[in-house]
Amino acid sequence: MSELLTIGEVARRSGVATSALRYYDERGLITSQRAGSGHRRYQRPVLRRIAFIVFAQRVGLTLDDIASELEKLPDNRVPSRRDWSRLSATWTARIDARIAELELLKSGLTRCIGCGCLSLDRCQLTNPGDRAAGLGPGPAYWMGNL
Amino acid sequence: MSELLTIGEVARRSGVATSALRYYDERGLITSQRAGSGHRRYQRPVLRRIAFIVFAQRVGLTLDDIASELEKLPDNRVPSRRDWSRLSATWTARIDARIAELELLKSGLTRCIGCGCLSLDRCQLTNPGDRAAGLGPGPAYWMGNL
DNA sequence: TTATCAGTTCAAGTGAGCTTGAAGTCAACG
DNA sequence: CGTTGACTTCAAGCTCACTTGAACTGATAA
Repeated sequence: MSELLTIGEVARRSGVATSALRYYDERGLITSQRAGSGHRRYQRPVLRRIAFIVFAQRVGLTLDDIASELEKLPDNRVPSRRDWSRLSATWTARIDARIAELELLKSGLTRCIGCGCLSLDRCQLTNPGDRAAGLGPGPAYWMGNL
Repeated sequence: MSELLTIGEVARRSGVATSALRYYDERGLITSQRAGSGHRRYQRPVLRRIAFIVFAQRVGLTLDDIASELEKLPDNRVPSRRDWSRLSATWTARIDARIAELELLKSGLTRCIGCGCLSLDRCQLTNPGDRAAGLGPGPAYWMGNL
């Protein structure tokens, strides 16, 4: 068994489809070498990288966000346990922030919608979140604009 | 000032674009009457409904999910405070579930990625979530398939 | 030798949740 | 009377994160 993994092996081990892996490759989220045949060959640490990508997506980040996170890893060597630990540390903070937002949402749900006491345009619940930050498509920011 | 709101008024009060409101209307998430001119006219309680839609989206639900939630409201009369309370109650449970998932993710991040002790294919962190449930596109379920 | 399999590229398609543009209607203002 | 502004419909476009399909290569197995 070789040191390098084929895309199929990586797909089986990570549960991520080969098409998605090629897409990540193309977007620069993961890197590969090429075998003589032109086939991609991956180093084993790519698995940890993919794990990180999947986790981060479940937390709600876009691939662009994830890419800039991954850039914090050293690129001159295989990331060490320490490198990952550092990254993960800032991550627990992000997750906590998202949890806090959900808590706020929960209380807002109760106060503003559930109880009936407030009309929408008087609601003062602030929006500390991603949705308002990324002002793109989608129902825009909430509250505080009237 | 009339009892009924124009789409522009609703947009200003809710912070949701008129195009989005028409889209919600088309999808049946909100209902409107028509003025003689053919213009949409909304009853004031639509604001609360829109509030609910935006909240639910921030919690992470699709418009389809939200539509079926909204169907639980009585359609023969304007929803009362009690009706909204009932809906909100099941919602705090949903939010708590999502929070629990994030907590799990956090611990998984630390255990599986941060600490370096595990290789991906041996990780036993289960996936109790939406991502695995909706087996559609996207990085599929994680763990437990090897 | 032929078939199968795992891989390759590139272009196009998908679904969610809208936005944008074109062309038109209607009421009010000056 | 013209024009502004708010609205209408319908069709097409957009972003994200992929997936799918077509056409191809190269290595191995029968």
